[in-house]
Parts: sequence; C-alpha cells; structure tokens
Amino acid sequence: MNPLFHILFQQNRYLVKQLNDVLKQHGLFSSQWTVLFLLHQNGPMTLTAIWKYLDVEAPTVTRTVTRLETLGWVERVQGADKREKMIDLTTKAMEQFPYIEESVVSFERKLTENLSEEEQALLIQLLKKMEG
Amino acid sequence: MNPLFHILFQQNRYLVKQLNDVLKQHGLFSSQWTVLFLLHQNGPMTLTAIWKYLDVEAPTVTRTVTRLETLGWVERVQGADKREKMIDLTTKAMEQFPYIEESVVSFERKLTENLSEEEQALLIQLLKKMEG
DNA sequence: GTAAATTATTTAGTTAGGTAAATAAGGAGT
DNA sequence: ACTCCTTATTTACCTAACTAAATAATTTAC
Repeated sequence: MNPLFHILFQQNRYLVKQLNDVLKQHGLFSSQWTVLFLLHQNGPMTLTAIWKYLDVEAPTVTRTVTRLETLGWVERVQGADKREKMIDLTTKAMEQFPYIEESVVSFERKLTENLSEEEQALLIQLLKKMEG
Repeated sequence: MNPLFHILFQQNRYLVKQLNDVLKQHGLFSSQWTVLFLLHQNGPMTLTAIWKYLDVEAPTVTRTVTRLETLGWVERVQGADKREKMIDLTTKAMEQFPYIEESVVSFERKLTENLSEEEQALLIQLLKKMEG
C-alpha cells in the first residue's frame, strides 16, 4: 500500500477543516466560498458553467447555490434560454468579498509559508502528474 | 488566490472517485476499505484507536464501522473495559482481503506510474510541509 | 464510599461529494 | 408540426467528513 494516498487524503481533510474554521467568522463554508470566488472572478455564470469549471457534479452545485441564495449571497436570474439560470452575486456579497478574500489569502499564506515559490510550483506539477 | 489549494482539492476528489470506482466491484467504499486495511494490518482495535490513527472524528468511524458490520465485514466484540468495543475482521473479510488489496494496489500503481520513486517521496515531503 | 471528572461510544444534525432518475425547455429530422 | 434526442436543472438518496451533546462505564478526589 502506497502511503502517498493516505497522506494526501489526510492533508486534504486537514486543510478543508482549517479553511472552514477561517470562513466561520464570515458565516461561510469552504465550498460556498469557492463558488463566490468563481462568480466574483467571472461575473454571472450558469449552473452548468460553474460545475464544469469546478469539476464537480451538477447536484452538488445546485445545493451549494441554493444555500448561498437563502443566505443572501447570490441570486438566480432567468437566462436567455428558459432552461438555464444565471447565478449572480448580490450587493451584500460584493461588499463583503474583499474582507473574506483577505482572510482566505492570509490563511493560504500561513499554510504555504514553509514552501518556497519553487516548491509550490513543484507540488502543483507533481499533483497534476497523478492522473489515470 | 493560491492555485495550489484548488488543485489539491480537485485532485483529492478525483482520486477518491476513482478509488470508489475500483472498490465498487467488491461492494466497498473508500473509507470502508481504509478501516478494513487498518484492521488487517493491526489486528482487532477499539473504535478510539481507529479514529486516532486515521485522524478523523469518532462519529465518522462509528458510522463506517456500523455499515461494515451490517455488510458482514467486521464485528464488534465487548472489550476488557466495558465501555470499549474491539472491532475485528470477520472470516469473510479475511478471505476477501487479498483480492481487494490486489485491486487497490493495481489502482495505486496505475496512478503513480508517471511519478518516479524520488518524485513520490518528494510529493509526500512537500505535502507534509503544509501545516499551520 | 460517594460525587465529580474523564473516557468510549453513540445520536442528531450540518456541509459536501457522489449516482440515478425526473422535469422542463430547446433543437433536429422527417 | 410532431416525434425524438439533447441539454439544464432539480429531486431523492447514498457515503463521508464535521460539531455538539447524550449515554454509559471507569477513575479520581475528597
């Protein structure tokens, strides 16, 4: 048994847990933040565009967006095609975004401070090489 | 925003998904396999020993063990201390284990074949360096 | 020796991922 | 124009992680 997988899964759990802890003060969870970040970067997106970009399944995004909607972070707007719905950030989300981003960036910096730029690039490269 | 986290989370999802697909033929899910593997390596363990080793919370292991029990892979046996229960592999689990392990090892080999021994060691080392 | 603290496990409820299948709208072929 | 296929989203239900709190047994303190 290759210890690599065990460590990777464990480190992933640890990082998500830490990130959730940071986001708690903003009333958010990690996956909700991921969607907010994407919408802030790209502007309004359809649900399909979101799940294809994030490489998760559609029902996962449906649930996260629904939760974000009831919490007042995003709104669903009818798209040109009547089947699709554009997901858009609310004013609250636009206003709060910089503060949340600052927390996240600070968190990321703390966790990567033991790694040089080269090591980070190498880590990304090695992770990407692990494909079937 | 550091792309490292995005890639790490995405790669983690991908790997779990692939592993679940391999384990499907044996009627198992990834976390169930993790517990079976640990018990096979260590012999009977208490629930506390399992969650401390795997670094997950106790309720997570309770649920996985309960599922494994109803599926006939493990059994709970009263421990010396009446509070604790020893979790032990059933005969079915001992018999099936080699075949499942072979599937998993083959899966791991396929996913790491693009990485040399040195690269794997380096990847592990870099992952471990990412701590708060 | 009993009250209080600790330890082991479980229960209840949340987010987050997955699959399978339903629904609704759009497009294509004839 | 109607049938058939595809696309966008949702619903229902599973595993898997988490926290908070309940229960039961054991230790510790006095």
